[in-house]
Amino acid sequence: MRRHRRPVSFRAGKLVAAMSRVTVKDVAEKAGVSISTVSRVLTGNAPVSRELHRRVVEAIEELGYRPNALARGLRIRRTAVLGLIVPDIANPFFSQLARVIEQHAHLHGYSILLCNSENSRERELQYFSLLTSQRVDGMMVISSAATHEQLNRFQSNTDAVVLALDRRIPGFRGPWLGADPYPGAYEAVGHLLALGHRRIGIVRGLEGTISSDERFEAIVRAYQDHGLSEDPWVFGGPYSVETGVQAGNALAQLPVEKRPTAVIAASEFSAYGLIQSLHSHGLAVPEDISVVGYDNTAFAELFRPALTVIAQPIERMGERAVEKVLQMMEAAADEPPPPVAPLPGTVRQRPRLAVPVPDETLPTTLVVRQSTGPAPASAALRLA
Amino acid sequence: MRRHRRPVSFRAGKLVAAMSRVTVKDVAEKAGVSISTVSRVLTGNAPVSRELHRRVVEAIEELGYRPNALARGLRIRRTAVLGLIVPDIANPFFSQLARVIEQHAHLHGYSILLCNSENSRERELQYFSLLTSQRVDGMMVISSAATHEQLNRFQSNTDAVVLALDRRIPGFRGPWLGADPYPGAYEAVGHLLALGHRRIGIVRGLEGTISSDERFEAIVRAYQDHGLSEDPWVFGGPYSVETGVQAGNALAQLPVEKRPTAVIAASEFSAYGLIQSLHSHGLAVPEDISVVGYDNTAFAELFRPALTVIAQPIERMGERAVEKVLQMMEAAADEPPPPVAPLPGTVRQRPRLAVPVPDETLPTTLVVRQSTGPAPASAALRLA
DNA sequence: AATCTATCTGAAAACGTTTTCTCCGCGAGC
DNA sequence: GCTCGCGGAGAAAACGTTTTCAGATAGATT
Repeated sequence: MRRHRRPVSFRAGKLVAAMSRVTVKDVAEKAGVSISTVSRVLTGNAPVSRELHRRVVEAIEELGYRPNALARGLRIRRTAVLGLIVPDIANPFFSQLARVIEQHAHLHGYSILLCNSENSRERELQYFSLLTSQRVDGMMVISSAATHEQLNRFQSNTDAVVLALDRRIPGFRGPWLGADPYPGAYEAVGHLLALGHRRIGIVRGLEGTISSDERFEAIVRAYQDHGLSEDPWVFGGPYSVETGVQAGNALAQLPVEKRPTAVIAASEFSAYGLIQSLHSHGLAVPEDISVVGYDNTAFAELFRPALTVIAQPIERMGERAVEKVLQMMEAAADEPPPPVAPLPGTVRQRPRLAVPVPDETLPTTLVVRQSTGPAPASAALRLA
Repeated sequence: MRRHRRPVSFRAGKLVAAMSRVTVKDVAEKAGVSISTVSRVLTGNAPVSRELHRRVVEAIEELGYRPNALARGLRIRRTAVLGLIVPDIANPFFSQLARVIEQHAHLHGYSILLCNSENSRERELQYFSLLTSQRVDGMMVISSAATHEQLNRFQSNTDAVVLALDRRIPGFRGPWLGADPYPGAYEAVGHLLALGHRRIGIVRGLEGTISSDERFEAIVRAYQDHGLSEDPWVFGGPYSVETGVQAGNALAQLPVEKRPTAVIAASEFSAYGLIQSLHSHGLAVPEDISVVGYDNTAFAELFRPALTVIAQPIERMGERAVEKVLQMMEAAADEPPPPVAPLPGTVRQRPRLAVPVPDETLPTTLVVRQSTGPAPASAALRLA
């Protein structure tokens, strides 16, 4: 249905103080029209005469009327709210991602319901349920620990579209959007080779978690694709400062001729810990050992030495995330209505969309800063 | 009204896949009861016989029913949602604050609608309007730029309680919760004095913004209360890395006998910039110059040298914020209903609460790390 | 045996919107 | 002189809950 007139907007200055809980009925009374007319002015999807339109707008402003989003949502079955489930909003990667997601959602007229799962599977599922109850139009979930069985089961209970973000959830019935660690890793290895490094170590994340394994494998593959044959020195642990510290300690123990002259850390925090630890062992970065980190949050360039990183495309990722969710919503809206009455007792495994939305991968890149430099002279000599 | 039985909870594992958009009616049908009975099981505020209760719970689980929060909110006039307006969620101070706010809100059964005002007054007011439409039960606003007139006008349009957080809004008709910079500042000056420093400079924030002025005045007062008479060296600018860098440059120009041996920065970022800049001028921290920062986010201890800071009580602040909002909501609920029909055309300046909620101040503290140390020997000598 | 409670249940109203349906008036086309 | 279509307005039905109100059943008390 075409819009006949611009719906009335609620700009800042024009509203005037008034009693609370004003309803469309009050507005109608004040304007001397029916509530239908007020609604038409509000939504703009039916013609209203010039004069009545004016009276309604006036009444709205004088009463400080704010439409009740609950009632509207109930009626039109859409809320213009998106749910975002993140493992830890205090983590700069997620908080920066949340920022751009919020920004783009706002741009499209959507609000964000923020859920911090605190890395708990229990809470993640709880939030999934909550968002379903709140009837959000879409969800973006950066999954902590939920299994795909659980998520799939929950997903079939909701009408919202759901996008797995950043962390892949194998088996999950729904699209995924994230970054491919390989391009950045390939660049990183190339960069280090060009600087004369030949022994390049890796500080990886926990074994067994998907995204951690993926990053590690990408680095190893980059390693091989550059023709390095030797098995790299590897240290593993959670993505934390502590892991980096331990890696540094282990590194310092190694005889200098076996010690990597460069290390790629799969986490920003491990990189910080690593550098600190190396420092405390009298090893300078990048003079003695070069370090490549991950993620490229604002702190990477604040840190001394400023951290060379395999950068995730945070901006692009947030932008694409909301675009993708919106696109999924459109597709879902065009879809034929659900296949009428399912047989009683039948567990309906209806896929959210008839035509499945494809996964989407954004490339990582290398951002060179000061934590990487030429391989130390001794190594360079041996090279020559 | 007493609760007769525990309302049915929606635990993770027990829900089973089913078609979407299940309503209380479907549940009632499946269980062979009326919708009233289902509702009673849901809310738990009326007795339901053992047998019917069982059947209803069973039906709920089999259908994967999730109550519609919109309909419920519409009916009971509460949403269990709190709005949070922050200037920039990517700023670690705000993201850490948001984290603990979300955590405590969740603890009390509330969700958080996140609004990132991007430091824009326009958007802040827009969000205020939005949250009103969404009928959130309460708002916490860390105000960027809105004036109290605007906020007051908007506030009288909402039924939600609203708390000004962190940044004071003079003239705003509503309580404020924030930190008092003085205790931390007093400790900081004392700490520096004990280390032998006598010339202590200040990198302050922009002149004219409330919280910036407050911090500055607190530091100056601490200065005086410790008996320092000389006017401190002062550099001003926005709370940014760049300001710190410029301050460092200015500092480096000073003749050494006039140069402060310690600097207190009113912002974490200024402190980082300052240290970087001093470094680039060949001045070591803390050997040549000690630096005290602000805020105590996670980065402060990651940074090298780890930053001594005047710490804001982030945890406590977030916790108190939601407790206070909840308490305000209770008070508002007990309040006599609004004084009936206001005269037509009357602008009702109704205060949100009959008995105003008092402002609340939490103390800052000093956290000593490595960026502060004994005053350099030359200064110490002159002292002796 | 009749009444009185206490406990439980269901029908229906309400919450504040949007939208369908009906109706009205009016100018255009036959 | 009708009908047709169309711009415009209002009444009323829906959306999915909670809650009030009125009954029903059963056990206890007279």
